[in-house]
Amino acid sequence: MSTAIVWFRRDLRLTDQPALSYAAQHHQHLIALYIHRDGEDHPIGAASRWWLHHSLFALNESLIAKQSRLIIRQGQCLEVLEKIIKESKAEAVFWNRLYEPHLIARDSIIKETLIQKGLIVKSFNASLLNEPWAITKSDGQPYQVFTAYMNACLKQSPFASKPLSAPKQLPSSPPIKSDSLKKLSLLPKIAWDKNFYACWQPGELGAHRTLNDFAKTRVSHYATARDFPATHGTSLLSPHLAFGEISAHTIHTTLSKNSSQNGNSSYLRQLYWRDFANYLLFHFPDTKNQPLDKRFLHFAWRKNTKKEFNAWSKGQTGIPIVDAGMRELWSTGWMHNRVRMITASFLCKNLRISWQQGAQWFWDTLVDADLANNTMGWQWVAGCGADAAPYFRIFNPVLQSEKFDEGGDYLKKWVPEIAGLPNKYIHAPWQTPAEILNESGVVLGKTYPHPIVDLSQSRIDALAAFSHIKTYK
DNA sequence: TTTTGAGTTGTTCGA
DNA sequence: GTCGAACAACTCAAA
Repeated sequence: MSTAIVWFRRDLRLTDQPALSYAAQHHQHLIALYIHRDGEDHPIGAASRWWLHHSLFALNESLIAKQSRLIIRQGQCLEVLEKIIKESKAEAVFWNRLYEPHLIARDSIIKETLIQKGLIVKSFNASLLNEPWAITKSDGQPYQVFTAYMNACLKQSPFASKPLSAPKQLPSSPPIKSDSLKKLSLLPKIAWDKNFYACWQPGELGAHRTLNDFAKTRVSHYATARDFPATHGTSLLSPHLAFGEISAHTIHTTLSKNSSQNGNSSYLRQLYWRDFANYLLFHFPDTKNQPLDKRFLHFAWRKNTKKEFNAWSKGQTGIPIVDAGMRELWSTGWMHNRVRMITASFLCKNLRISWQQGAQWFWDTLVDADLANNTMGWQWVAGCGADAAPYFRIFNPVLQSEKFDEGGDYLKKWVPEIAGLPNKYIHAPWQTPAEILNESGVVLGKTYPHPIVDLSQSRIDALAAFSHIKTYK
């Protein structure tokens, strides 16, 4: 009676889970394993730990419903696998692939070691529409421009088959020990997560509910509604995707069924952006820490910026749209995409604080933190990324706020201390006439901060700093 | 092989 | 208020 281990990582689901389906088809016993490893390269952030706790709980419930269960262990991955193989006499290990360079390196060693010991080891693609090595230019080099990359993807026939259904039954689980979920200490000691519960339903069920709701009610308006942070216009699928509670393939298939809806192509384009982020990190592994455009190694990021960074991260910059976004992030573990660009641009360009510091903060506070997406997004904003954003493209937060939150609804929700200001002034309180400030109960410097930086002067300074690095090769 | 032009989630300025 | 131009740089596909 053969036993297989399915090593769950960022694929915490039963539907369209190729490693699990393969094991269920070919083996009589199944060990559904999750290995928690603190102190690993790029450990997940605090908000992601919250999500992980609940997602693992949900996964275990789903497994129990199919007469299986989740085995949780802690430690170095290869050691844990070898220990469990010994305990259970397992003959095979299956998993779905991850694409971060350091994880590819780790998994390759594990695969090689286990095969040498006579194990059957198989890995699968469960995450991307196209794996990074499948798409290259005619000269064999990787793409560095998104549109060209996506066009190349669209020329390939994307999927040979439909997404896999969840196995109807799962093979029984051998009697081996599991650590308790609680023992992983993933939940915060102080209750900064109290708002998270109302916002999110981690787990596969929540992922499918979110997708169905999006497909039914929101995707048709997605192309335009997605830009307005006060409206519920985005998919909200990002954390579910980050933990693999639903596959991109499933989302793609569900949305493509109603191809008449004009928001589809716009959303599917975002799925390709996600693929592209993984693609870039795979082909340019040092971009995790270093700018893709090496001229930016010489960029004059400002020094001694601790105070300003703190103001940014806590939503106390005095620029309402920036503060609203940073507070939404802190409160819910998520920030609207449009506002991510605005807050990031403000940090990199107006404050001239390095994108790496911003990326680190997002990494720690986002429930959807994903190394590839986070890296690409921040490099894009900083202007050093693959998409070669012109360096003079500097977001004006006031203009963006007026354009995308015209009624100030998003600002009033997250920055209530200025909610009394008329719409005309709410985007830039410092430009408000004194008597109107008075009437609105706003005292700059007391009830709401003065702007920590002059927007137009800092724009000029940023342009000068960018202009300086042009000469480097 | 070389050249041309599209693309690129923006802002400012001046007519 | 609205509109086009200017602000540069680089990748990549098509001619």
